[in-house]
Amino acid sequence: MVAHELRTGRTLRCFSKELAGHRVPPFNCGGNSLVVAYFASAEMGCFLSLGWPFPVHLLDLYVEYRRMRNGTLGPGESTSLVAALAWLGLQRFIPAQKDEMRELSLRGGFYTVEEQEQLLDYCQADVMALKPFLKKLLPDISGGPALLDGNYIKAVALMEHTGVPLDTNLYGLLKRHWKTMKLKLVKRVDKETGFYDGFSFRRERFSQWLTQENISWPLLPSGTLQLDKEAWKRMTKLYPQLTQHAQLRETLSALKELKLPMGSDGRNRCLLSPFKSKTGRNQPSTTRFIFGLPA
DNA sequence: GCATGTCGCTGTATCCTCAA
DNA sequence: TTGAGGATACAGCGACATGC
Repeated sequence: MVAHELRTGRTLRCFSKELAGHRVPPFNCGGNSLVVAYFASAEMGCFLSLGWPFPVHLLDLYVEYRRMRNGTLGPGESTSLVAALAWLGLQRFIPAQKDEMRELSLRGGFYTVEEQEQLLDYCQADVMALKPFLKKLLPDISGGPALLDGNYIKAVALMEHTGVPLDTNLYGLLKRHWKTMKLKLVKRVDKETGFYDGFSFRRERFSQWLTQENISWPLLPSGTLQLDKEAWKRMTKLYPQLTQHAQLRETLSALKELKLPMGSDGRNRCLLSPFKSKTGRNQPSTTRFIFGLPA
């Protein structure tokens, strides 16, 4: 962790072992100070892991930048610190070795003294970049709402830290038998038609069956069968005997692979991505968050 | 009227099927 | 085995429904 105190100019650098020795943050987080960070839910998650109390006042520059760019973000445009610095014309503060250092931090495990220093330098570059960032954004930041946003980020960090408890036995059972269940379903529906080879829908077999049944199926401009949801919806109205097959396709599509991240305590945790949507909502991944899965 | 949840549409990335 | 074409997965978002 690296922290920089604007008032005194003091910079604090601590690696994980040293941090574990502190019962409270080694810098002022009381009512007469303001803690500034970018995507602060990560920092607040660190506070929670260390058993530290949250700072009284928190300003998340990510939230303020996100607010500033709302409606002007291009398709696929990132809101990372690097992208934000670039957009604000602060390119000279972007750390040069970012990707390499990110890989090193994600590697985990044992770090040599030299690697520890490199990682702290990397963190420090990010922290120091927040100084001009804050200066640039300050005229557009309204104190009251920004501090409320900071409070919300603390709540998000708490939710991310707590996670959602899962029935681990049931989840394990489902995960183990997921493919078998799907295969049984295919076999039951496809018993008499034989369109499937395992999970694969064979268009040729389906085409032969259509000829046999004298059914005229919609074609794409290329001449191949149109097999999207819309075509199936239309055709099952005309040929109700295909309803079960249409439902099977939908069910197989909904029963995608289970890949919920789960901690050793049986809890599902993932980034809740606060303020990611245009309307300010959270937008967690639909595949990694339990409540994002299909009902 | 507001907050929240659900559904469906759109664009992009990725996967799957099939023919060469 | 590989590349092309098509389908599906996923994210993002707004419209609409529902409950308070």
